[in-house]
Amino acid sequence: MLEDMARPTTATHDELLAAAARRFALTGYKGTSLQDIARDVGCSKATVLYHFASKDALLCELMAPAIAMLEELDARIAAHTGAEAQGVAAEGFVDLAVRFRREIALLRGEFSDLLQQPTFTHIQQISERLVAAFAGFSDRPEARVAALVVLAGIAETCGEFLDIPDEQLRPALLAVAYRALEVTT
Amino acid sequence: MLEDMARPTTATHDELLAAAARRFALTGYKGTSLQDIARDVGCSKATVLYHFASKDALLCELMAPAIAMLEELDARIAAHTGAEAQGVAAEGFVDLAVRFRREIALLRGEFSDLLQQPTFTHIQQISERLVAAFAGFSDRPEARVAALVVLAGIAETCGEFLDIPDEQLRPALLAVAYRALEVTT
DNA sequence: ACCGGATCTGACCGATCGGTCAGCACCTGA
DNA sequence: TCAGGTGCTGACCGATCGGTCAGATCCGGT
Repeated sequence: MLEDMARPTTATHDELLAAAARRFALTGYKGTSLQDIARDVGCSKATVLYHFASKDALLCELMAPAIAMLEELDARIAAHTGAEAQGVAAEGFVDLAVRFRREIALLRGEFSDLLQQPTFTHIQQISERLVAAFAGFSDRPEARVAALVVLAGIAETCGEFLDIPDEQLRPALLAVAYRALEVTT
Repeated sequence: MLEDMARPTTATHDELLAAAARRFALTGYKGTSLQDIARDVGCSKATVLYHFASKDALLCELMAPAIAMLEELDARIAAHTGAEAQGVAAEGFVDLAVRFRREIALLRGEFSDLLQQPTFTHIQQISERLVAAFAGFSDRPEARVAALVVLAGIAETCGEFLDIPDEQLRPALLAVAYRALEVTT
């Protein structure tokens, strides 16, 4: 409780965060310059680096809520086994994908690159456990392929439907996930 | 027949093409410099630009075969209707994804950016028709969501299984595609 | 012996990248 | 009135980007 509430976080800070989220989602992390973000907000590039220690730090602060939810999902999956864990993973990931559409969209393709960063290394392990849960903890290549298709497909898709309301996107994603993951023996 | 056969295309040219494919797939288009490609082959950056007019031209030559197959698939889909077209699209796209795993993987996230390029604009229309065929030409958002999840999921996944042989990956992808696209009414 | 084309290179270009820094304007409490 | 912190900026830095260019090297034909 010593950091989220009661922090002033000037308006500019939040504006920069929002502008960065928009830009990163549109043109990717590497494809967005600090100049772009500054121009959107109407301040100088130096101001961006006054509010955030570095471009990486800006990304980290942007992803923090999504990562927190991902870690919580990971813990919840670990508390279940078998098909139960599969259901928890599917529902939880769809929730996460819908809620953090923009944040996930900005990982487009740069996912593996950005994970190299020491701050994000443990995310890789979490996503591996997610794939395993989606695959129903099966080693069969068909199950792992299906798991990755659904996982990547949902992550990639939710960013494309920024206009559809959550309560409509969520059941549509869940339906296709359950259909695709239905394991054939 | 005046271009593909009987062209010497020096060994360096092909090496550069192969190295670029590898690099682009690993670190993306924007994330790969001409220096990187030159270093892999063991020549100078100037040599890369001797064999290819520009970095864009290198990408175009790299994608040409995949684009040709995509255009042929588009024509084949147009020759069918309804569920028949859906099957043709699924089988055709899986074939394309498996065959051109590396080329598709390099589009990771930069897909929308690279499509801005005038050379690739018509690809956008083709992919829209592909989504429509996958959705069984339905306007229902559930169908369109499912279509995009499968399309994006396959495209994203095939690049992750560079080690699995085609004859094993193909049926696995097809199975999950048919399962996911099974339209409920 | 000479030439012309193909292949390749180092040096260089302007632009842009992420990041630093000294200092300016403003507000507030003493 | 003034000291000090906050928010912000223009000027600048080294590195790297894609791309250009003059020239070195090699090689087959005449």
